[in-house]
Amino acid sequence: MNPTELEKKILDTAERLFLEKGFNGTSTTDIARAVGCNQALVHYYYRTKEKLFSDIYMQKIEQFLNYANLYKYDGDFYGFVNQMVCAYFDFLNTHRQLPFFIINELALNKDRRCQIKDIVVQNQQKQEIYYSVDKIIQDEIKKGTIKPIETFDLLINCLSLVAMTFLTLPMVTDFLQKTPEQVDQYLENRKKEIMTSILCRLKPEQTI
Amino acid sequence: MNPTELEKKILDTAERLFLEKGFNGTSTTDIARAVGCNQALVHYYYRTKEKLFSDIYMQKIEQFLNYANLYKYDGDFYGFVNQMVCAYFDFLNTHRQLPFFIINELALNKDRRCQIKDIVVQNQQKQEIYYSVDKIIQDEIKKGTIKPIETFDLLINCLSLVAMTFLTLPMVTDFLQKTPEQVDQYLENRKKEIMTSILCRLKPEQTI
DNA sequence: GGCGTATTTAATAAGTATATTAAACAAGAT
DNA sequence: ATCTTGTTTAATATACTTATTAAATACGCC
Repeated sequence: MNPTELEKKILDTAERLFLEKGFNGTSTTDIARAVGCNQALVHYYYRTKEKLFSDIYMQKIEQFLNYANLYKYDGDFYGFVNQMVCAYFDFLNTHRQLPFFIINELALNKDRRCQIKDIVVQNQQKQEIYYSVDKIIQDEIKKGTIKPIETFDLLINCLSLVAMTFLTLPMVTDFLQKTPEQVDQYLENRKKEIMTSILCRLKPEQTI
Repeated sequence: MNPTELEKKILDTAERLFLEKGFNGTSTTDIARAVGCNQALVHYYYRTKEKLFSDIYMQKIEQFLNYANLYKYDGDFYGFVNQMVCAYFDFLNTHRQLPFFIINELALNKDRRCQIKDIVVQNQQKQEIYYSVDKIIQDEIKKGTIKPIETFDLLINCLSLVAMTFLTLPMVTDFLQKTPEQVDQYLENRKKEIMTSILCRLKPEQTI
């Protein structure tokens, strides 16, 4: 095997196993076995399991956050929301284990919460995005094009509906014994329903 | 200590630790230490860690499912939905770790999914509840009192919004450094917002 | 070919986890 | 007082975990 090729393979395999089984559920021996190399090699390249996991976790958090990029706002608020939510849904659809992976570790590990806090809260760029979205929303509310809502609530609503779709997907798949095609169909339906729900929440009532 | 009192104390302590740290994150030694007894005693009463966990997990699943009891339907559909969702929210508010506990284990452990499947899917009583709710909803849709929606989608929407509130609560608390009072306030707000969202999804548009 | 460096492995230390066993202990019955 | 039964502990077997170390291997370079 090409030198340093194993280093990459260890990282990829670790990522796959950690996503599947979490930190506690995956041993460096498991990783080595899956790679087909000696267990010491995992430590040679990454020194500790914690460091290996941490590298992967941070990268996944970044990936998760960075996807929340601001799309161009051309004045069509409903198109804007639709675009953002669909993009996020499609992104998570290609990374189905991501919501669980992130929540799992944050819920189980208080240290990790502290570690992540600064990245999330004190991220200048994210704050700016939040404030621009906030401004857009509050403007639309003033204009009367959408019903009053807190920006934070809207974001949490969207996150809840989208993320929970993928958090519960293993149950939906296994319990209802869906084929891969049926799963895709189910996800398409959910995406539509989520958009409907969010838009209903925003659309002002027609005055008679 | 009163004989057999320890048996109960082990169960309670195990429940607390499993809820906090999950199956993998809790050892029988941890449990014994927290109880203040010998580690062998845990095995004396429950034989294996798996059996101990399984007993607790099943009981929690039951608790989670059983709370979905049918409230009397007196024809006021919005009151009906409001009552159901609020009851569930309040229930989870007194069992904040429950959603994570359940999802965590179902996501990590395929065996557990199989184990649970029959309880959830082939539960006669739950099926009857599902069908009565389905009937009520489809009737209301025909009457035009609510917008068309799949029963399954409505349930998943409610579950997503309510459960995700508690799945993300540790992050909200830690990241935004909320005091217990502020957390309660936040939860009250979320409950209102969730009700608003769901009712908006259901209310038919006013025709001009 | 031989040297130096990076990669990989075997061996192992040190610790922890689950589970069992046998012995100690407690308390009521005879 | 001893026997019985249930409870609790100490000791331990077995296996597995993380991490380190020293030796083996591979590879480029002189």
